Amino acid sequence: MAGGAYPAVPSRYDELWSLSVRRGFFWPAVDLYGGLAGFYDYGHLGAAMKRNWEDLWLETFLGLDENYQLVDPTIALPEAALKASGHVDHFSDLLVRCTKCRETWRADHLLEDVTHEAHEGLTAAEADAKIRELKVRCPKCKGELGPAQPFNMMFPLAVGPLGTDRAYLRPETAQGAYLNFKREFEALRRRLPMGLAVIGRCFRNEISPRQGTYRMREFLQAELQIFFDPATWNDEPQFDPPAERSIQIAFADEKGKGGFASHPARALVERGLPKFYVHHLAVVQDFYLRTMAVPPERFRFAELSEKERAFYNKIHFDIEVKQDSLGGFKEVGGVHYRSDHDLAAHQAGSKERLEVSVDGRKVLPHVLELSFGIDRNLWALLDLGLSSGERTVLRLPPRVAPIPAAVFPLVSKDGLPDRARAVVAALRRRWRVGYDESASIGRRYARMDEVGTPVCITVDHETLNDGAVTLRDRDSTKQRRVPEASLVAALDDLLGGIPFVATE
RNA sequence: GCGGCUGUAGUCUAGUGGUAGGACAGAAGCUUCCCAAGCUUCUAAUGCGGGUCCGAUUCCCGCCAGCCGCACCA
Repeated sequence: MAGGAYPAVPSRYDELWSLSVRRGFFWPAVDLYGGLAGFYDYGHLGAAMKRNWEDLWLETFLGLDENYQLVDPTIALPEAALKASGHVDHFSDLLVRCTKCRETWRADHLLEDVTHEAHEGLTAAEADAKIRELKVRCPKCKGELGPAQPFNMMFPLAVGPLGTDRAYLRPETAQGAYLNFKREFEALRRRLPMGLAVIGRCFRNEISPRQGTYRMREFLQAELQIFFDPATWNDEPQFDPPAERSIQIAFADEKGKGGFASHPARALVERGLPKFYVHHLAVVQDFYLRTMAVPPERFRFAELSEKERAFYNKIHFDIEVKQDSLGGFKEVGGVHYRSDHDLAAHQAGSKERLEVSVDGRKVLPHVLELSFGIDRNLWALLDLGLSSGERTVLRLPPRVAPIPAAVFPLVSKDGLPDRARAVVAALRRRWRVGYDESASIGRRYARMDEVGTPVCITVDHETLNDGAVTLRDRDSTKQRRVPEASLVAALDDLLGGIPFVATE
């Protein structure tokens, strides 16, 4: 993991990797064989943390409406569906390589530089013809350019014995929700708004995967696609944004400065953002500031300029968290108003009618997409939580911590281990609690601090007499005495967000 | 994908053309009545494949992986 000759990498990045590998959060996949760039495996702590994050996410976003549901669509998608969605054409670039200096260029960019016109959607042969016609040469060395080769960011699949059915691994989970819209609209008894959430793996053949779990070739998304009637949704009182709530935003022209400003929800609506959109910005902001306990100065929405965002996204703000290991605010998700682009595309592509009837009107629902990169969110939480100094402590939100609690006998004799094991057995019915009797009590606390366990429970000699145990708080190291009978309630409180109270 | 740099136990590292030393972590034991204490013992490494050489972890080539810069990021 050493950073070579350039010390520009924040050492926090190396620290985070080291901790992650050492303790079992994640590491390069298949590293037994040298690894495969852009692919990572989650170890036991990472997998547990991921599940916890997903649980909280589902609780939060499915909790918004009883008509929001989790679905689990396939990862392999046939070419026809991805053709309709635009991925086959737009997710693909024609590359040309200089025969002299081997530099690769995007064919459409080279042509655009010469003609100042857009050249999207050319075939390889057309691009070659244009390049010859305009006598385009390598911008770097003036060498002759080789033939244009299509490069698609999607991983192709050869389906069937002859591999004749063209398909791809999905580049985003969203398509699965759109493809299931019609079925679910019937199954959920034809009500709008309807939300379809998907949590799952996606694949993009990134040219240069880097920065840990920030740019991966296989990654996890959690997305909620909200289908709604554009004619009425802004009138629904339930989607009024909380008027006095402030939303932390960096608009497109100011995000480069690295900061943001707080805007009252009302001001954003006056500025022209739809009410339902502002409402969901507030929901997402709460998820980060409250549920994930992100410090306010490290959270913002960053607006994408018209040039940066996809043409079908009418409004697009990235969700960003400021991470020292990655050098500043980095995208962990997005809030996209995609209009009717997706359903219209699949309606055209499949020839199936996707319009629905609302009060006698034909409506092609619009989509608001709340999209989250799970790996990026987990990395961000590790980045924010990690403090290394005298003590290495991972200050994860209690409910995200992979090991919610651990039980120790103060010493490993005098019957304390047996008693401690009994406490563990009782708690394991509810939580995956740890147990450790090796080395000194201080070392055991330190081990748990390092993986973010919010509370440790110690059984000592007094316990044998009075049935009380010591709770020890990760962040303050302070302690409190609790009767064994109240342990479950005490843990419920702590994991539910009620602050630790120490006795003296 | 291009260029530069790098690759030694789980982690962080030292070092050498004659098969590697430490720290931390880990295991076992002793000790230990609340914060990485101490003592003893132990486990454990030169990314992969070629080449040069009597001999390669060291030198050379290729691959893989990582870091930085560029490009890319519908």
